[in-house]
Amino acid sequence: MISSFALALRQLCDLPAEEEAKVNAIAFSETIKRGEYFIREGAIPTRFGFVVRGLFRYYYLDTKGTEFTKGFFPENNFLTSYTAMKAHRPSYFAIEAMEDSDVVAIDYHHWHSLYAGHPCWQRFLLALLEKGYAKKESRERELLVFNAEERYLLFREQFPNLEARIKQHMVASYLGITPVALSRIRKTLSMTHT
Amino acid sequence: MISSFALALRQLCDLPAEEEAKVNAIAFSETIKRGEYFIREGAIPTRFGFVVRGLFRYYYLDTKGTEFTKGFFPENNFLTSYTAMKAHRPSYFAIEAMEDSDVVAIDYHHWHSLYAGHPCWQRFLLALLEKGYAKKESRERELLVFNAEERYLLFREQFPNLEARIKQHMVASYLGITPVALSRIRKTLSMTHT
DNA sequence: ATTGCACCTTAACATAGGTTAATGCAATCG
DNA sequence: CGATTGCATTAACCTATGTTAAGGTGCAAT
Repeated sequence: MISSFALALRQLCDLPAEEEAKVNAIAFSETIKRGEYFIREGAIPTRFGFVVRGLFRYYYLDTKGTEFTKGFFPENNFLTSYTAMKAHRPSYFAIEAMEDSDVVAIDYHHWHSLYAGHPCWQRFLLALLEKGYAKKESRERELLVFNAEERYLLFREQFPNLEARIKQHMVASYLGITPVALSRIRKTLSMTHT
Repeated sequence: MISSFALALRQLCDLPAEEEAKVNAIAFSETIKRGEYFIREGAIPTRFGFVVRGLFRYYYLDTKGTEFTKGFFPENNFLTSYTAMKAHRPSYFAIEAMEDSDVVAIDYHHWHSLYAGHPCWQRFLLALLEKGYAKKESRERELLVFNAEERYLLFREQFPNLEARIKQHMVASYLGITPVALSRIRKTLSMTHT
């Protein structure tokens, strides 16, 4: 169970075997049931995680209580409310399990001493942030440039096979539309295409 | 002219005086006239910059040639198509001067040896990326959660006094609407509010 | 099999924002 | 000084998406 985590670490940047051993020593496994949270809205994050099995989403609520889904995180993704964790502030979004999931987690304090102990972890963090930044940049573009139907098609490209695992209203809230609108879009696509 | 740049560096992270001297030695000034580019769409970036005077925007075009403005960058902001520069790839967006502007620029190769020469530059880059990431995150939220009128009000909050310096169609393309729609929004605001 | 529930679809209507084109208005130029 | 140019506004109409509410549909519990 730790191994897919170790692989992901290596893919992001080279780590000395020694440091890899250290991170494995401080990492711990968690099981999170469908509907439960890795981080709740308003909580100060104490750890970050890595999805070994299952599926998560990040979401927040507006003032009227409407849900908005920032993103989906299936297997082999890191989970973190990074800005909040770094600043010791409450997370303004929640990280919710959409399926029964297994996570490898690392406590922030432990991470901190790891980070202070060897420069490779700074490189690691940089690589993670660069990836996250690129992801945000492309999502920003999607929301700015494309209409709902185009965003839906992009969603299906970017998360192949994921649609079957996600409730329709969560896909809709990721696209920034209502479930009704998504249903309509699906219909027009099935009529023109198939 | 270099000094506001040095200040901005220090605000991001602590730098040894030695390293600060080095960066000042490799930095060079550029003047960019209104309507000209710091980076063109499709060009491989060779440098990054810092706005000492003036105003820039990042924008891209969709397939129909419609402009979309990613963001505005007045004085005291860094300018870079970071992902493209790092990967030696063409930038998919352009950085255009909206006023006659002064920029302090640093060549990527010089930056690279600076970066390799002292760990403080990694911290610096990390701080810059973290800031950029937080900015992208909040823009993503704006586009997902708010309607055009709300986004317009947010724009005015986030860039106080900037509206007077920006053509209406550029504000509109930042908000993801047409100039006509922005004109309508302004009208309804002036009727209800004043 | 029957019921209940959660979810999706559909329909009817309302609204925000897009499109096109005409008008206004101020800065510049001859 | 009038003409030209470049924007911003306005109006009329159109389309995409929101809202509300009424069916479907399939699965789970009994």
